[in-house]
Amino acid sequence: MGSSRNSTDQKPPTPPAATKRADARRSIEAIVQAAAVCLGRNPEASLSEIARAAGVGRVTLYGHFSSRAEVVDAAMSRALEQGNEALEGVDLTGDPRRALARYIEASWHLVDQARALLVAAQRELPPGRIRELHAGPAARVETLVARGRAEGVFRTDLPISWMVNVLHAVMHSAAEEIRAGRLTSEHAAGHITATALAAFTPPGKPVPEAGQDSARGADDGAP
Amino acid sequence: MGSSRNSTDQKPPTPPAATKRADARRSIEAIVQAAAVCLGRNPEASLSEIARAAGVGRVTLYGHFSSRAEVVDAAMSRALEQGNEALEGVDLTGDPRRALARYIEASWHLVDQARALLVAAQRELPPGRIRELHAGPAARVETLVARGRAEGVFRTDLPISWMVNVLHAVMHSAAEEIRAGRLTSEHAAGHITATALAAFTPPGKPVPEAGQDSARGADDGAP
DNA sequence: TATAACTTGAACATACCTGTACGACTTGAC
DNA sequence: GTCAAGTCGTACAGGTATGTTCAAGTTATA
Repeated sequence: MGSSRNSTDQKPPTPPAATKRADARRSIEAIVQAAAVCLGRNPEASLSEIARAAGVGRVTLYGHFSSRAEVVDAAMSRALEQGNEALEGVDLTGDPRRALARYIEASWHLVDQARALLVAAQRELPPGRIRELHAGPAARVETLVARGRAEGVFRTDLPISWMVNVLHAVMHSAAEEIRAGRLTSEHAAGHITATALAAFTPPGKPVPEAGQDSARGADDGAP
Repeated sequence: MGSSRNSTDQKPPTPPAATKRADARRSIEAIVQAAAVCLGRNPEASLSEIARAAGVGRVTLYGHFSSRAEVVDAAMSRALEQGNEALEGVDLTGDPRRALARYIEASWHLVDQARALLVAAQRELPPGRIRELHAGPAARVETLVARGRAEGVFRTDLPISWMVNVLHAVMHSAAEEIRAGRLTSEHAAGHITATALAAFTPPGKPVPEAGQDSARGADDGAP
């Protein structure tokens, strides 16, 4: 708990015990982490399974979370939060195509895990809550796509929401291919980038060649 | 039953009663159809739910299908069969880009429903059975993509399996957008086609303009 | 160290889904 | 019209998941 609504820290639904014991905090952490892993693998993992994976008793879990929905919410919030944190370090300025490549490189496997969790969330959480959690990460990509359109390097004949969705779909597709053994992790980012850049290219303009990434870049290595 | 292995019609797993009564056949038909709808909406729909949607009693369902897996198999087989049937009428000759557009136009919503069913099937059916059912439809697209590559209009720097998967992912994405209310059915095929054609364009070559479909085609309308 | 917070396994109540069995009723086919 | 085939509702058994309660044991913190 307290992972999402920690703005005022004034109305905890649990008894007035403001600060939990170190022991309890450790258990909660283990539970949330185990939930992310288990639900990522199987959206309908039971609470017993999650508790066992966390190394705590089932009763302990119920001592901290009053329902399954609360566990799912905590796991989802945490995953999104961590993902957002990691993504904030990515430089999205400069050529939108390069920026998109960097974004994909940094996020494709995060997006996959978040998506697996999302399947569980969609069955347990109210739709409003899901949109609320998803709003942050989505906004950054939307902004990037919009900038690419304004600069004329991304197509404008399709809605932004569609393009963002295509990007996510392609990322998800890569994760599926990996699970099926038809793709290796090293090639994933390259394939996703090549596909997305082509899909985003305005009609009539040439598809960009597979860039050598930042092999001889100016802002990456030492002088 | 008998919806999939109707080649020799010689070894029905059910008792020697070769022909069922009209009444029974009607029930079976209703159940399979209801199963396709319910499982398409929710992969873990219960048999009670399916029976209710079919307008029959739960016991009747068990009279025709001995297990849940059998119901899923029948629904999946039927959907694939119908889809394959519809797809066989599509002309995949000529310019691969035009052929792909025709294929998308005819199949995008079928692919979505089949995919929703597939989620249910993956939890209930042995993997071999799934590949067996999926082999037919997948082959046609693969062939088309391969031909496009050989003719130089589709890219060859990505694996065929990847490209086919991207196409399916984009189709699925469209279905999701429609469910979310961000896209209307009329625009779906156009968006999918525009996205896929761009994604398949070889690097360095220009992305095809959004063709006016077969507005002034040579092989479609009357002279 | 003393106390309250925390953890634990076992047990309980509830609910749902699966699959099966029974007796009574309706309907199709001959 | 007859009779088997099909259907129906109810009820049972076995399984699993969700929450809750309880009486004990353990551990952090003051």
